[in-house]
Amino acid sequence: MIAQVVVDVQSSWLDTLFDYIVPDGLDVKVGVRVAVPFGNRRVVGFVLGISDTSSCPVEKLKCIDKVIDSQPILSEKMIRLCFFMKKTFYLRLIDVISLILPTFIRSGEVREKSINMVRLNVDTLPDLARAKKQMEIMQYLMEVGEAKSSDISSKFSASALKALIDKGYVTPFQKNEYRQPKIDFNVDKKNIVLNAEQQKAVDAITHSRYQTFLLFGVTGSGKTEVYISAIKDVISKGKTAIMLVPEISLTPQMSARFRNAFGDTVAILHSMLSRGERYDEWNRLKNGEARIAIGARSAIFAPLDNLGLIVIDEEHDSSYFSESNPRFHTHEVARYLAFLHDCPVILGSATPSVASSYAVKTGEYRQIKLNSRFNSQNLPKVQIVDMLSEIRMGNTGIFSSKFLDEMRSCIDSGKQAMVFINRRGFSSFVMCKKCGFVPKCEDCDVSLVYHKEDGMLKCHYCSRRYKSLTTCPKCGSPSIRFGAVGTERVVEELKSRFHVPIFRLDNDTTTSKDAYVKILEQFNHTSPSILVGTQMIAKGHDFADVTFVGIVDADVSLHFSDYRAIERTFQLITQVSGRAGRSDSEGSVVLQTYYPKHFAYRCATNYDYDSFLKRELSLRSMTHFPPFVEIIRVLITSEADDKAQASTQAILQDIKKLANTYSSDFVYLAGMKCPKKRLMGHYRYQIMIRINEKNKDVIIPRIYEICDKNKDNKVSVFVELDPQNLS
DNA sequence: GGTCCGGGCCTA
DNA sequence: AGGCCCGGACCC
Repeated sequence: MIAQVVVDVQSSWLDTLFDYIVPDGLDVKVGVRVAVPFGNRRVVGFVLGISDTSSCPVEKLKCIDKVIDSQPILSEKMIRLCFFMKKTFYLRLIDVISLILPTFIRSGEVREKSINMVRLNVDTLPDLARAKKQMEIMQYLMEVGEAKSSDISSKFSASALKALIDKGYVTPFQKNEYRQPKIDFNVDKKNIVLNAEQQKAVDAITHSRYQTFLLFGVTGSGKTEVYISAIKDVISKGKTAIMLVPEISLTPQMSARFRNAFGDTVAILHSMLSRGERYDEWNRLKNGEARIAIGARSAIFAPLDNLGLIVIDEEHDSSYFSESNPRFHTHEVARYLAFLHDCPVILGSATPSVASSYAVKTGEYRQIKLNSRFNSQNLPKVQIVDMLSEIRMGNTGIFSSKFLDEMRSCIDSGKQAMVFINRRGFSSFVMCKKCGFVPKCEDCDVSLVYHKEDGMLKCHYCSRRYKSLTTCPKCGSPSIRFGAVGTERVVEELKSRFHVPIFRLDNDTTTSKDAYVKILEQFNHTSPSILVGTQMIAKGHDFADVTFVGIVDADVSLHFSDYRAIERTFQLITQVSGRAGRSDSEGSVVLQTYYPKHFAYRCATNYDYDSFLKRELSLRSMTHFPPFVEIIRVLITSEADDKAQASTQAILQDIKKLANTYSSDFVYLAGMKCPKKRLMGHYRYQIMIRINEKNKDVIIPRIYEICDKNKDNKVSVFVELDPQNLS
């Protein structure tokens, strides 16, 4: 018998199945780990297939040394998913497997936390009349069956227990204890009552087989109740479910809500869990104790059999696109998994991605709309301020007078304000006023961001830090100009004007384990107060006392060199504005921009998704951008500039030939330096391709072949479908 | 990625 | 002849 094995050799470019002979007596199943000789080493491998024959010459075949798992750790469906991801996203099998299996499975670092238990070893109690304590212990064990040794010791007596064990009446044994993540949050346990709309949604979903639903409902329309009811139905049918949320939304509130609804059936997979906790939650899913997995992107790989539903909440969120290392699209993975299990997928959002809404139009997805707002609050009124006219009126500060007025009346009435600026640090760059010198990162070719708080210039790409400048290193001039404002600067300017507590929420203030939740809680308990933050403040938290939301520079995301810039801006502005709508008193939003007439702002401020979609789709269709074409980016990086260039040229030439054969399908093809020419010491080149949807299933595999053919061990080649970040 | 192998070149 | 460094091939 021959086993087909993927060897676990880190970042190896050999991405093939190796055949090994299964010696008699070894119980090798598909999906188990094995130890195999590889070259002159011994490595771990994953058995992905078993067959009778091998295409490899017999004399080369070696034997499997040892079987590591008695039961498969990769199910048949997971293995199919591995091949799907390899094929679809141009990934190596070993990278996909590393993604699916948590690190602790591969490294074997974390063990179960075992506890010492005892139980009776006899059916009838012996008469130990003179040992009263010992009798008590045995009677207790008779009642409860088994107990922790430590409990017995503290309740009765440690020495009596030891005596019983010595006499053989009581047996000690070990049991695994799961570390369940603690959730310190109380939510009222109320039964969910669905309105007609929600009930209709749940019915459609629970009666469906493989199908993707786009659940479109504004904030407060009760999407979560739909998720919970649909999951309840799935669980009652004996199946399992996965629910994905953006990492940032997985707050204690959210977890508590699901724990309340489902108790121990829920496993929560969160990046903030300790290794041990994550290991235990994973195992509870694997052995069937937990049947619902909730977590961020990677929870899609939860080890669940018999899936009945996959939910992707806030489906438009960019965190569902993995941008580095193994790049993949969570939606595609979810849909393939759902296909394998013949179950539905729910994509939920108040501002669906253009791609998903378009898929509804083409009939690929089915849309369900939730129109009514639960507690029918008024949506906050949004005022757009033209910052150019502010300058014309002599206000060169970062806040308009409207902004300050609204903030003042909010603070004076004892309420809370949120201020959104999607840029961290103090200023996006610093520049010498005299000679124009702008300090850049030595590794990354990007200007450094000034962080006043710790007096540093930081590279936001590689996190390298430089000492802040007092004089220009080029001309010695002491006068320095600041670039676009970031969170630090906004906090500083607000402090001089409003004497209330101000909290800052961005990457720099949330580095520690639970700083994020802590800051939000502090803010929640302080009125009046101000919360300044990046897009971190945009998601899902309901603060009843927030009556004012200020958007300092709405245009930040509009300037990203990405065709989704407008879409992202629309989504962000809609989300951020919504934060002012949770209070009983009327909320107000001030949006500062240099493009007051931009349709993204007009549609966002009128909560008019349909108009936005219409405008954006016609724009994309005219300019040949997704969803009307497929963008493919080949990224070529190397520490050696000449090698990177040579590979880029070789690949480009081959793709040009391909483009000749499929000339009507290629809309765009060009090779160039990346906007960030060097990152972390690697020179970067890219080939940008846009092709029609029609023949993409033929062309994309050909592009993968071309990249394979031109591989060089000093050069890394990545292919990204619909790249999110073109840096 | 690790390891082995062989070629090129230096040194005595 | 022996040693040592480097680049390339190979890994069931």
